[in-house]
Formats: sequence, C-alpha cells, structure tokens
Amino acid sequence: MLMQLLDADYFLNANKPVVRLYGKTENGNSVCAFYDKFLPYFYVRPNSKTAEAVKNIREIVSSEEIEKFTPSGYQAEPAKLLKLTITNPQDVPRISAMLLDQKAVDDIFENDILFKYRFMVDHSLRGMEWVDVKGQKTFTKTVTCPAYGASSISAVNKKENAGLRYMAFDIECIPSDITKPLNSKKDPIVIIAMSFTPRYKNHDTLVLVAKPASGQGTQGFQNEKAMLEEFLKIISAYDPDIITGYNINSFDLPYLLERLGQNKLPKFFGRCNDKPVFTKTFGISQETVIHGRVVVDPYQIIKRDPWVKFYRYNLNTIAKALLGEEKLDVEYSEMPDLWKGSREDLNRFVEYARKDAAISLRLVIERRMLDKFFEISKISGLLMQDVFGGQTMRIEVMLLHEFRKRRFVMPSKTSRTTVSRREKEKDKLGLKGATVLEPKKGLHTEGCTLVLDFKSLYPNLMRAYNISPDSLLTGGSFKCNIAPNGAKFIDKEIHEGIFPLVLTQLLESRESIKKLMKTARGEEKRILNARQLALKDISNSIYGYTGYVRARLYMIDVAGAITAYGRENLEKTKKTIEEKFPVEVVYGDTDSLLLKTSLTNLDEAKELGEKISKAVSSELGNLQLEFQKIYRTFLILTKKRYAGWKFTFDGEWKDEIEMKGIETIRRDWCPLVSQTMKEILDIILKEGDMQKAIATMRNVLEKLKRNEIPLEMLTVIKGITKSPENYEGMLPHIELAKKLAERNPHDKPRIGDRLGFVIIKGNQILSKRAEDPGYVKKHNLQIDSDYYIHSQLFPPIERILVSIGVTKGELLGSGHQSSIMDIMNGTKRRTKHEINIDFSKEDDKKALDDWENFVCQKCSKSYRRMPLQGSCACGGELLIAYQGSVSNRMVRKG
DNA sequence: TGCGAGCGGGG
DNA sequence: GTGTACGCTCGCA
Repeated sequence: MLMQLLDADYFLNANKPVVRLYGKTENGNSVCAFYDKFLPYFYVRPNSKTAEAVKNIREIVSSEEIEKFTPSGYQAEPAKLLKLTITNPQDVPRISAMLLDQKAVDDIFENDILFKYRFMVDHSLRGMEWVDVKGQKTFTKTVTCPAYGASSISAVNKKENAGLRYMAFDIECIPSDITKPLNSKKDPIVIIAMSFTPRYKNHDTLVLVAKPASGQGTQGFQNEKAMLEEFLKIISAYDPDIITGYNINSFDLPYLLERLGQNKLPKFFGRCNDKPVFTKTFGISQETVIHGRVVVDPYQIIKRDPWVKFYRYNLNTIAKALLGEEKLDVEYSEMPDLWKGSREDLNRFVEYARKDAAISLRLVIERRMLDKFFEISKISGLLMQDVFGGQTMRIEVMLLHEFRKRRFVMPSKTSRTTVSRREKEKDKLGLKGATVLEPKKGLHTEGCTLVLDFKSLYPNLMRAYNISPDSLLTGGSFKCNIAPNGAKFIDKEIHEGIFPLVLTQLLESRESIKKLMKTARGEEKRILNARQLALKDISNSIYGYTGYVRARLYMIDVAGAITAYGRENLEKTKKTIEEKFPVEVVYGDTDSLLLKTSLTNLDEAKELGEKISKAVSSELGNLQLEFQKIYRTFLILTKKRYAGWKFTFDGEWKDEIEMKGIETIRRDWCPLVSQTMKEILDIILKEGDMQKAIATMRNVLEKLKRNEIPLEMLTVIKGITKSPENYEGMLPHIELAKKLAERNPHDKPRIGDRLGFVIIKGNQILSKRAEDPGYVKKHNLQIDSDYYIHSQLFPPIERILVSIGVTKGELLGSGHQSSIMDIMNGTKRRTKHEINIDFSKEDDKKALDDWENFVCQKCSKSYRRMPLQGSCACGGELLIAYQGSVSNRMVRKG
C-alpha cells in the first residue's frame, strides 16, 4: 500500500512502542500503518564508569560499540561511541539524566530526538512524502481509519499530492456578564460555523446553532451540548485532513476543548481514540494537537511571513487585502442582543459566523497558503503539524537525515546553562555582522541608481570556502581556507563539510526547478514555485542557525567566518566596480550595492547594470552579482532607511515607489500622517520638487492650526479589550471610554467596542484629553494642534525633509514665523511624544535581518535598530552585529 | 535609557 | 510528549 505521510505518533503496547503513521492513499482515503519493531536509542561517549552503569540500568536492553563522527570541528577519525537501546521512549530523559548525573558518560548525543522523528529518520521518511507499507490489514479500535500492521516500511519517490479534505470552523460565544471578558469555563458556545472543501453532503457551509433555528445550511439544537455532539459527529463523518480557521490555535480550539469538558463530552476528534485533542501553551502562543490531522491557522501563517507585512492582522483587514472580501459587520458588543433578538437578528448572527468560516477556508485554499509548507515538509522531513514553527526544527531534522547517511551524530539540545553562557560570551566578544556601507545621504535625482545584489550570498560563501561545523579546523596542519576572522576550514578535497554539501543540494535543486518552471503551467508550475521558495527559505536560514544560541550546532566561529567573508566580498566588489565603471557606490548592505550613474535613459541604465553584473560575476567565479532594478530617483535618510522610484523591466517597464525602513502606515498614526507622508515622498521622488514638498507640509501645518482638517483625518481607532478597571496604565481610548460611560450610563462602551478618539486642547495629561470625534463636533471643541504637529506629523516628516537638505530656515520661510518657530523650538520637547519609526516591519523582508543588531565600534553600545542619526550617541561608527536569536532580551547589555 | 507590563488574534 | 518557545510597544522610573 502507498500512502502520503500526514502525521505520526506512537502508543505503548506492553511497555513497547508501536509507531503509527497516518496517511492518505492515492485515492484520497485515510489509512494508518502500525509498526512495532522499532526501539528508541541514543549515543554516549563512554568512560571508565560506563560499563558498570549500563549493566545496572535494567531499561537498557542493548549496548553496541559504534564509530561515529561528532560535528564540532574537523575530525579525521570517527569517535568510539556506545549506542544504548531501551524500550520505552518516555524513559529516555530519565536514563540519560541518570548517566550524566553519575558522570558515567563523557558526552551524550541524540537523546532528545522525538520518537516519531527517530523512526522517520531511520527509515528515510519525510512529512508529505510517499511511503510504501507492506503488511496485513489489522482490526483495531485505536484509530478511526483502516489500519495495517506493517512488516516493512520504506520511502517511495512520487511527486503527486493526494487529495486532502479541508474543514474550516468558527465559533461564536456570548459572555454571561457583558462587563467581563469571555470565560470559557462559563460562557457557552452558541454557534459553530463550518466550511468545507470538498463539500460535505452537498454543503459548502453548515452552521450549528445552540437554540432552535432553521434555514438553508443551518441546524438548530436544544442547547450547547446537543450542538457540540453534532459537531463531533460531523468531524467524524467528514474526516478532514486539514482543520483550519482564523486564530483557531489560540481561540476556537482551546475554547472548544474547555466547552467539551464542561459539557462532559469526549475530547476525541483526531484519528485515534486513545489520545484526546489537547492544547500546548508556551509563553503566549498556543498550539493544538489533533492526532492524525493537521491544524492550520492562517493568522499565524500570515503573521509570521517575513515577506508580507500588514499593519493589522485581524480577519477583516487580511480578507480585504488577500481576497477583496469583507466580514459581515457585527460588533462584539451587539452579539448578546442578536442572540436574544428576533429571527432576523439571529439570522444575521448566523450568517456572520458562516462568512467567517468561509473566508478563513478561502484564505487557505485560494491563496494556496499550504503549498510552500507541503514542500518545506518534504525537504526538511518535518511532519505538517510542525512546519509552522520556527526554522530551528526544520534545519535540525533535515540535518539529522544527512548526519545519519554520513555517520555523524547530532549534539543534544542546548541546556539552559549553555544557552546563557553562549549569550554572555557573545555579548562580550560580539559577533561582527555584515557591512552596511555609509550611504551618500540625501536625494539622488540626476542619474539612475542601479541596484545589484549577490545571489544567495551566505549559502554560496559557505560552499565556496567549505564553511561548516565539521570542517572547522581546531588544530593540526592541513590545506585549508583561512577566513578574514581567522577561522580555518579544511580544504574540501580532504573533507567536504555537511553544510556546504546540503546547501549545494538545495541550491542546485532550486536552479533546476526554476528551469522547469519556464515551461510548466498551471498546477504544476505552482507547486514548482512553492518548492523553489521553500528551498530558498531553508538555504537562507542555515547561516542564522549557526549563530543562534539555542542551536544544537551553534558555532560562533562558523557564523563569524561567513559574515567576515561577506564583508570582504562587498568591499572588494565596491572597489572593483568603481575602478572599472563610471559609477559611484551610493549605498550597500550585506549583499547589495546601489550604483549611481549619469544615465537618465532606463534602457541604457539597464544595459550598464547587466554589463556590470557579467563582469563582476565572471571575475568572482563562485559568486553571482545580479542586476535587480533601477531607482530612477533615490532618497536615502540613513543606513537601512530609504525610498526609491523603482523601475523593473518585464517585457515593458513598470514603476512603483519602493520604501525600505520608512513606514507610512502605523496603528498609532492618524490618517493625516500617513497621507501627508505619502504625498511628500511622491512629490520628492516623482517630481523632485522640493519647494512643492515644503509647501505641502506647510499647508498641512497651517490647516491644522486653523482647524481645517476634518476630524476623521485626526482620529486614531483602538479597541477595548477588557473592562476599564482592569487597565493598569493610562491609555487615551480607555480614558475616553470612562468619560463616555459617565455621560451615558445606559449605553456604556463595552468590551469589544472599537473607539475612535482625537486629542483636544487642555491642561490635563494626554490620555485624559482623548475625546469622541462626534462630541468634539457637537460642542465645537478645539483639537490640540500642537499635539498633532509635534507628536504625529512632525517627527516622521521632518526626518525626510531635513535629510534632503531642507533647512529649518526654509521651512520657516513664509510669514508664519511665530507658529512654526514654536514647532522648531519644540524639537527638544518632542522627546516626550517621540514616535520612533519602526523599520522592522518593512525591512524584515530579509530573513537575515532577524539576526542583526547594531553595535558601536567605539563604546560597544548596542542598538536593536539603527539610530536615526546613523551613528552611535557617542559619535562612534555602528557595525551590524549578530544577534543570533529571535529574542530582543538577549541583545541587551548586562 | 532601561525595565517591566501588556498586547496581539479570537468572542 | 525523548516537550517547556514570542516580539514589540508603551508607560514609568
């Protein structure tokens, strides 16, 4: 039997593990294979006490001498290790802790590989790949699908995907006390909406209601319990592979589990009957495991995508942006009334829920949200349930496959103490990051600016210089490459490192897929594209992994060698280009160079860009510098903050204003700021008319002073998430909510309401001066124009205007000295309301940026973002340093 | 400037 | 589940 591998787990039978592989046959049927001939094991580096200790631990059923390479530095000979086999996977942590405590081993390896992955790696099985199962049909009640007792299990090469069944669902709940947030222990689910692809019994959607109701695709029930029972029945009957819904991981699924418990209903709706569905909580994010199915949360996928950023991530914003579709308009605070109201009210509530479920499913299906993750699963070997996490697990499971093939062992997960030691060391010694060339600041309008960048720079550097944990030389004299940071890597003729080897496979595979894509069409082309994106993601993440303190293969010298070669390469290339071509390098960052030309003709500029690309690439040999695009005009404020009027050629020229590190939309900016900023940038870049830009700004300031800006343009909207007394600090919209409640005790703002506010003049602190725009209009109150000028408009726009040499005098120019003088004098006062531009949202586009921070060369002060002046407060030059972690906590100096 | 609390999405 | 993990922004000292 052939099946595509969807999920895996194991259960214990007489204290021995039985692996279960859940899959889909070619016909799209669900099946499960059982395999009981595989036991957990791990490796130790033995010492004089080992033999005795092993003898005394009865759980160890066998001990085998074995030769394996360890990946910390180049080793000519394998190490002599012991492979210890036990029976119950759950005993492994205890037994390895015991061996370590007794100092009965010198080292331990692979003692924390999840059992399902231990099995999969040893059988060369990867998630979403095909598996050949030889064996007999077996009768069991532990799984809900046909089961096979397998005598052998092996990987099969097959490209097609089996058809999958998708179900999205969305629950609606009513709080019993509308002044308090929802409480899953008390507040019932009243509606469950579902959406299916393919259809379920001729239904695209189905809505269950916990009170009598009727209608097309609507089913009423006596109470919550009866409705939940039907929901479980539908899941069982439809048997979805993918369960999805917006934010289901941290809302709908945990809430549903709690309600099932409260109603004394079973929590079994996966494909096995012996393990309930459960939610794991870590920090803030939650994840629900439904054995044998895949939980997909489009919210988490969209939010974590480094390539696409939205300013909000609620379903309405996302659906509008990705589907051109909006939610039905129902406020949380209306829901209790709709639930208790007329038939029409209830119907509106039902249709609201139905649409949410339908939109969530459309996001996943129409936006092909899973294509890339299916490929990541196949490439890394992770099961679908785990591909939505971070890069670390992907890399480690992928490497585990490669390690096994090449007789290497994987170090164990980094202990807490080692993590903090690495953090301290890194903090002290630092890790130099990439070069960011000093920008030729200001506006470049005369000639075109060419943008060129190195293709897969870090992966290719690793290949070119054989940079890898297992090729790093720690002693001995061998033929080697010496990196600019002093690290030595053995010549690849003697030993090719595992990282370069894996990267070569990934990059070559990507190149051949890109070739296939040229002639492919439709579905086939889409899958190829998803695969090349997945390959790119994984190859780009390997460098970051080597400097991530929690990585099993953390090697600071390896990470340092990569960036050192990168810096050397960028400087060299800059020199070469400036010597050979009539261009000036105006900026460059890590792997990119921006070259200013004297050419005003796009076609000529393109020709020059391609010529430079060819010349540099052929000189460098193993690295390719590609011509990307043209900025007809280019404005750079500081390192990492710039905007350009971009032109790309794809049969014809296309143009667009492109911004990096400059944001025009932020949640805490009123629409006036976004609009003015866009207008000014457009004028500067497309018209190059400074006077017009200044006049535009001045015009807005004056209108503000004269109260001529419509209130909508000044309104910031924020939602109330809990009752006012539960807010600790002072927030404008909460203060406003209190005021509104006092004014109108019969219609207080409720949890879930969204309040728009403007800031009015007065002597109280800012938050107390938040006011309802309608109230302001009615009572003809004065808005606080100083606030809007100082705290909203001026900070971002002043940075742009000043960078292009607009002097303060010029802004003062016309006859409004006194008022605008106030603004200028206010620059020092501004710190209080200063709004930092956050470029991380835009500039996260490169995965690499997640790993960077900025360290002063002179005083070693570190910054998470490039300061606005482009240098340290002490005046020293800032180097991009390597953060090597996703948490900003670790960046901070002690 | 540094720290700690609180929020996001969902109802 | 051979677990144990966010990242950013704001107010306040």
